[in-house]
Amino acid sequence: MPVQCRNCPIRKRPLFAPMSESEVDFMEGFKTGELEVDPGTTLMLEGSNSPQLYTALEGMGIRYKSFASGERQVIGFVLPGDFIGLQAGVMDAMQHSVEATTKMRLCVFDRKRLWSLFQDHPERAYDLTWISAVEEHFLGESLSVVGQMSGIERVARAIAQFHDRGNALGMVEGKRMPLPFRQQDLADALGLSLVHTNKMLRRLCAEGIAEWKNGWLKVLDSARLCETAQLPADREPMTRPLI
Amino acid sequence: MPVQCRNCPIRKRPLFAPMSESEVDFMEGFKTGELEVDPGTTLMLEGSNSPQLYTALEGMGIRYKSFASGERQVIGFVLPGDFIGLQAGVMDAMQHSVEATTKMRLCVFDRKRLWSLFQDHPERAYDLTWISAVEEHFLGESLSVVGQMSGIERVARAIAQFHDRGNALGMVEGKRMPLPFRQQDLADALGLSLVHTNKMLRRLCAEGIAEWKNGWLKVLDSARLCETAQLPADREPMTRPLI
DNA sequence: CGATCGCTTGAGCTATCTCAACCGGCGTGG
DNA sequence: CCACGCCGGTTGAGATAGCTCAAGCGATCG
Repeated sequence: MPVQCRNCPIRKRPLFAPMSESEVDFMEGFKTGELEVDPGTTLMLEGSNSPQLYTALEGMGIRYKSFASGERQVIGFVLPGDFIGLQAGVMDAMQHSVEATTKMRLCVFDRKRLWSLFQDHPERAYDLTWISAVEEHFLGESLSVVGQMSGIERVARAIAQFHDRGNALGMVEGKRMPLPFRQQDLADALGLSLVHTNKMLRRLCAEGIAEWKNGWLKVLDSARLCETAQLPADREPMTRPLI
Repeated sequence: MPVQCRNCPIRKRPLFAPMSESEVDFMEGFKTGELEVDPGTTLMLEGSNSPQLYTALEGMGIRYKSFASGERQVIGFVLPGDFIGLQAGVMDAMQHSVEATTKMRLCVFDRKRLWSLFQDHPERAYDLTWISAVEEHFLGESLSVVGQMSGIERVARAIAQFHDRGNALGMVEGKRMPLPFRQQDLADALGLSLVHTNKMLRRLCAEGIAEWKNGWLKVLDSARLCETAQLPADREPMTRPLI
């Protein structure tokens, strides 16, 4: 049941968990439709604006920024439940691109309704701010990882986080979860070269900590993974608001 | 004069610029007081909550995350006009610490009033979300810099950005602006060692691009600085909403 | 069957790190 | 008023994590 903050109707529950009934109901009111896209589709383009905002219902994707040099920085991975396009909604333009890695099913909102949401549903507006603050938090985490940790630590951390999110989403069965990205995507997220990322992955595999192949991730030794990732084994899952 | 988005009352003007009259007036309504702190004061502590939120009026500070290993990642620099504590206000706890580098004057808000703001001032609530989205944008930028750029590029980029913000705040006089941080702070922000950061700074100085000493930054060759920082020389300043 | 894609592995190179020493300025205490 | 310690900055030297280049492999697809 929801926890209430004294003055703020913050309802908390596990982050990235599948949506509840009431959540779905609410969304139905704002959604303008559903969309299914093929792998490789660009959902949002850096620098452009989008008349639509999305919530991922199924499938996975990537958020990234492109450089003039042709490099790219992956700034996050999109999993079911994630909101896409808040920046487009509230700022002039997206600051990063979003691309579908797998086939995705999306809940579509109309950007124009965002303002009415702020006017008529302050709790939901609050939630949006919450989402944005959470994004900010995760970006801060990523920055810290990329700025301070060694290659093996970065890779282990990423694996551990994927596993956490997979767990929260009920995607893990028998220690296995789908992870349909390329090593290049992970490398671009961690600020490492593809070659080095590969070597670190092989190392985790050789040490019996985790395997990732054919789009499936299997965590074999959670304790040593946490250790390598510099994460406490008893960390509690993040929470996110209903939206 | 304010630009209006069709459905959203977004008012735009240079980011980081000093506050306008109306802005100050509005803030007066919500502020519960002012605070002046000495250098070294911790304004927000990672993991804790704060009953107060701030807007920096004068002085500068640092946002950072600490590691178990004793390392830290500086995730941003606080300059006048910056909002401090949105995460504390909207999430359970701050995700990073904030420390005053110089003496600072702060505008103090009561966290409890945040919710009434969402209820009664949807435009301001919108602005808060805007601020959060902008933070997110800058963090994404930082992540890209730390993840993809070389040492000299990172340092040049940081200098260029300080200079941009200084310009917007009217702090630059005769190409000089105050920059009261230590090289260690910059190093921790860029994910470089102190020694290497120093060497890159010396290089920029030796090449007549920029000097930074005794707390003052002087940009001598803006064009070459932009080039080194991989920034377009004609970039336009960010905008931020009134709050 | 050839081409492409993602993954894997080896070898050599270098940007960056660590260690260590030194310097000047400043505040403090004798 | 001097001596000392501390802090921030500077510089050199050697070590290494991670990069680039390059080649090869299996799977998939047309």
